[in-house]
Amino acid sequence: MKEGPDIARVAALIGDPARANILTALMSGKALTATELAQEAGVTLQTASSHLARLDQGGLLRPRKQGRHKYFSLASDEVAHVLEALMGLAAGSGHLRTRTGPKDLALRRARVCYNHLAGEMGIQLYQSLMARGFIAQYSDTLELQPSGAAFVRAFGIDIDTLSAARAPLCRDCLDWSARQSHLAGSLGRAFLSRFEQLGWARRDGKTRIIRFSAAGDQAFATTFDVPDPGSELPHE
Amino acid sequence: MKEGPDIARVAALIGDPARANILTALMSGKALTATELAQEAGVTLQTASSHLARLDQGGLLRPRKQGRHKYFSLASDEVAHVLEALMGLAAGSGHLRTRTGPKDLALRRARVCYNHLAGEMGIQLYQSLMARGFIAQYSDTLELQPSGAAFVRAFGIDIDTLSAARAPLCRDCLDWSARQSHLAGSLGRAFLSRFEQLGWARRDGKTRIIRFSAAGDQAFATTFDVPDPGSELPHE
DNA sequence: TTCATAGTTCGATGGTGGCCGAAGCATTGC
DNA sequence: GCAATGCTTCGGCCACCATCGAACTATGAA
Repeated sequence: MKEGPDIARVAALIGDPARANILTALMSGKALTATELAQEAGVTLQTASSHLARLDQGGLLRPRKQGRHKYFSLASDEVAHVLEALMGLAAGSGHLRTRTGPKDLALRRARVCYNHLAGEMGIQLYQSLMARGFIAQYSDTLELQPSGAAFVRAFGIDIDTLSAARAPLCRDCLDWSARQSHLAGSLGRAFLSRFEQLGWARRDGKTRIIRFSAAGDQAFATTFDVPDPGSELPHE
Repeated sequence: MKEGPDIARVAALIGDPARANILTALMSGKALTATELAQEAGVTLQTASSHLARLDQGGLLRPRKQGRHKYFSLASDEVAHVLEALMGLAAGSGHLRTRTGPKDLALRRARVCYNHLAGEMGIQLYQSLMARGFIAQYSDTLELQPSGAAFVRAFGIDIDTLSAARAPLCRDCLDWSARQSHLAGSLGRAFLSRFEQLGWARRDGKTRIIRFSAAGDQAFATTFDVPDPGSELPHE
């Protein structure tokens, strides 16, 4: 009679227009805030908050609190797979609404975010450290590996002083232009000040733009090279 | 805001418990009458009739009138695929409706999924064909290779009749219990009926369980051997 | 500190839809 | 013709839930 998992529960979650809009918007793979998702769904923030709580409880979303923002993304590839299959059934082509972030190109490239480097270059820094195994993610926290500590020391950052501080050494911070993770925490701050110290970059006085010199840009590119992730097998 | 594939409409159709029960019952591949489905869903005939009309209008069912009976079956493999995917999600979020029992074990071992073989044995069939190069995945579609066609013919399946049909020959279907692909499509159906024809297996009348005889199980194991499971990367 | 913004919670309202009893067709059998 | 069976439609009842205004909390900025 009643065999297998409760598909009605999950389907009912997706079955509301507002929630379906939210999930569809998240199919882009980018993390979006509650306010943005409310706009996407065409409902007020209160209503969206309720929907987001339900979707979260249903295991379809993965929320990340960041300051006073709360970013949501799909919980897994499996969720995206179900949504795509449903779109196929609905016999239409998924039309994705893309929302552009900051207009300023320089802001997208490199800017300061709570005293650490954000933007494309921040993401590159993060991904470079991650791809080389210098930092690793355990469940919910980011940890600096021994090899990473050596690298950081060699780069001229006094890691021991940082470790003594109360604030977490590593944190990942969601970028608001590209919506990908970059390095935050005291280590992130240390990297930025080291860049300034080395003369690679300087902060713009009035805006949040970080301007790299030509030499600094070059040095950054070689130091934080991101190895080609071509060997990774695309799942599905 | 209402543009694009209306996944909410489809999901809402599946999202009702009674309708979900109806669809789940039809996953067996057998066509069932309105009265039988009403029993299956645990509602009165009037209510079921309303549900069936909505499911039909939503394109999820294919009704066939026969005398004073009305038989329903799933509209397509795609519907079955969506349902299986939803089961995977629901099972993953740890919301199983049934406690694991002996019947559940048999279901995980071998069951029917819209007329093709699912469960561990279905996965084995799929992986065996895949590992030996009989079928291959191109971008989004599954294709039967020439060597595979020869194998299928030797196994006693009339491949040419199948190819003539408009429905896709091969399709992969995500298993909700093991979360791996198994073979669907008309070829998947042909394999299952061939198994029955050979006396290897027979379907349970009331459930979705497929019962293999001892000899059939043996023959299946040797015919669809999966070469060298050792070198495969431990996936998660 | 005070103000502004992001998000949550609460309460009230209204609409949608699931449900079933009863009546209405339709097909088969006598 | 009449009766029986399978299914559909109609009408009303009722529960659920999506929605939003307003109040509240939390974090960041001046």
